[in-house]
Amino acid sequence: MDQDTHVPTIKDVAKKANVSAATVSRVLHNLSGFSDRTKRKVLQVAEELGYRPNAIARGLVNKRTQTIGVLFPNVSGGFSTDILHGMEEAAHENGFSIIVCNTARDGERTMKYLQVLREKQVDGIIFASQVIKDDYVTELAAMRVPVVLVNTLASKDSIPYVKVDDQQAAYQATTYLIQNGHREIAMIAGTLGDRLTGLPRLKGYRQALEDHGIPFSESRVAYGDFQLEGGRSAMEKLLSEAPPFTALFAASDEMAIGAMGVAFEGGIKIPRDLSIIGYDDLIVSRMIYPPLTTIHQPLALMGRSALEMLIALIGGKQEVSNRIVQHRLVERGTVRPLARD
Amino acid sequence: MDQDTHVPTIKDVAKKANVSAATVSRVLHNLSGFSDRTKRKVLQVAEELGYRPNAIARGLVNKRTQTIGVLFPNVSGGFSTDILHGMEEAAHENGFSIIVCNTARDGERTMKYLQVLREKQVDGIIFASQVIKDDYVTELAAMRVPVVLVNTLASKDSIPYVKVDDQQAAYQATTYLIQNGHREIAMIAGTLGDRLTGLPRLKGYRQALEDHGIPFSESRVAYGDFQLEGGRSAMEKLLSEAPPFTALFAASDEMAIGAMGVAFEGGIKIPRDLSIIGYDDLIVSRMIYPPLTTIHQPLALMGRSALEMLIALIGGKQEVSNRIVQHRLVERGTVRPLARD
DNA sequence: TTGAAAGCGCTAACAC
DNA sequence: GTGTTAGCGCTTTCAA
Repeated sequence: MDQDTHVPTIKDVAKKANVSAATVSRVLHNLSGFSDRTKRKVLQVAEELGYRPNAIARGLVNKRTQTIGVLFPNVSGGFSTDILHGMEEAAHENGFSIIVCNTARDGERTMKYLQVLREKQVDGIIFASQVIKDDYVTELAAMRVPVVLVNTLASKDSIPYVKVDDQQAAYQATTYLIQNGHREIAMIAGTLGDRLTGLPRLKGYRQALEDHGIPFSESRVAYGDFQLEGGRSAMEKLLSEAPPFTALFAASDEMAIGAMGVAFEGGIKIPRDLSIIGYDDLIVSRMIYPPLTTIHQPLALMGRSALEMLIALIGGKQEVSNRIVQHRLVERGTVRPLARD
Repeated sequence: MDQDTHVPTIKDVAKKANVSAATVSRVLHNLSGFSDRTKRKVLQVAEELGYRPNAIARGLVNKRTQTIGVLFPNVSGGFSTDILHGMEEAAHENGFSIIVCNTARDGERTMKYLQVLREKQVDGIIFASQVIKDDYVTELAAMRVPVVLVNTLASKDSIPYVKVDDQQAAYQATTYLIQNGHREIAMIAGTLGDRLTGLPRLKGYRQALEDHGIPFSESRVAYGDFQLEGGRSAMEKLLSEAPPFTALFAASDEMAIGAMGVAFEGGIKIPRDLSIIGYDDLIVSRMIYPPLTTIHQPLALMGRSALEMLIALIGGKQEVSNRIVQHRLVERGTVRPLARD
């Protein structure tokens, strides 16, 4: 019905305003070199015609798309979501758009996405909390666009990142439990193979135990995948197989929440019978009951930071420094001091 | 250092393979009209050079970007997240990319996004759970791209949508409470002004009460914004101002969870002292304790559906029919039958 | 079976 | 101040 009416281009504006396309372009970009009169005329005609520049055409000539690709291991889950939120905000402020990709922790899928992003000529890429395989690095290099990592590291530290100091944070979480009188402390760690965020947290836990003269016992550690379900099964395992424990450190809030559910179902009261500390501080963590004591990561801020680093890189900055953001322990309702014997 | 090496274009491939760019294009698209020998040659050279087609250039020619824009009122929050997940999945399967936009329920911001999406020549747009203002409709019309709605409606039903029957679902939720012996039932409704998902749920609640001979009392209704914080304040208001109630229907799981937190803090045990039923069935809802009894909406499926409808429309389909997806009540741990007097 | 040429909508020299 | 020209990388007639 109105399919016939044609979408106005810069030429249409030029013609109707009796100027050249170049002049229209100048006016629209507020460059120098046109009289006030032409400016008004052009603007008015553009308005009349309902003209909107075509970013695709523009992108073709200046090789910039103002678009960046972001890869997450799982878009659902409060974790990715909070980070995405910060990124989206920063992107919008800086005139960029974000293409989201859900890699589902799958290598092939990730490669596929990387190719799509390459073809779409994104100006830069962000990887969030994902193990960076060598394949990716190769593809990334071929793309010749800047890359920033959130909450993860590349093998040789070769890609700029923003993250917290996982090991130290885990150390602090564990120490907090110890200071509250706990000595029998279990842990639900992240994916076993994950040396980047999984391992450091485990190390921090272990180190804290050792520094306080508490023997580390492998049997008190169960492995999850950072997600709710993983937390649940890990907790079930601990409850049935591990030596008794009075406190638990979960390497993610989702796992902590999953574990809490299992505990409650088993009639274990938190924090009366068991103290739990999480890791992340998702929005939901303060909303559940009892509200979760946890290590706060400024997720939205991390997303924002990463995006800003990336934009700086895109803008020609040669190097940006990695950013270790501050975590902090937030005391809420899931840890109780143990009376000393 | 390697900034000089130039990114290979179709011409480079053509030259090196001793054919024309046209032929390369044909081979790459598997069109007819080339010998097997050229095909092999072209493919091999393309591989050698590490050639990747430029989707921007292609988009300029065929006016298709294989990209769609999705607008959410808030990207964080389990709700949008679950929908996005379904969309992302379907998009990926169909060779589309998704640009996410967080409108923050702000009209101006939404318009701004719409303009960006227009300039970026997205092939279609999805609005998720947002009131559709007339401004948007105008802009959308000017964009000449198909639009699909998830969990919302446009004023004159003029835009295809996928959603559940809110009123009926709310009716069912409320009836369930009544069937469990509750007669003093409060509600935390959605945004007051929102006639699209807010109002129908309120109506369903009200209708259920009336159909069972229970007088509706405005004082037992508080309004939230579908989010956690809104649920908290609404609950505080109900607790302090409303006549006593034994059951609560919250128009979103987030609000239900927020309300549960407030209840617990006030020493109110759920479901012993108060029964709660939510609406959405977020992933987290089954993980908290007690697990939330709620109205299940197939969020990921709805996202997927919407995306598939949109792709059909983009593909030239003239019309798609609206889709009312099935909700269902899932009984978990937050509602208890009230002993009859 | 293949190539030449035009053009998608825009920008960026380079003229005048 | 402003227009002309060329060209970004690709697809698509139209000829050959």
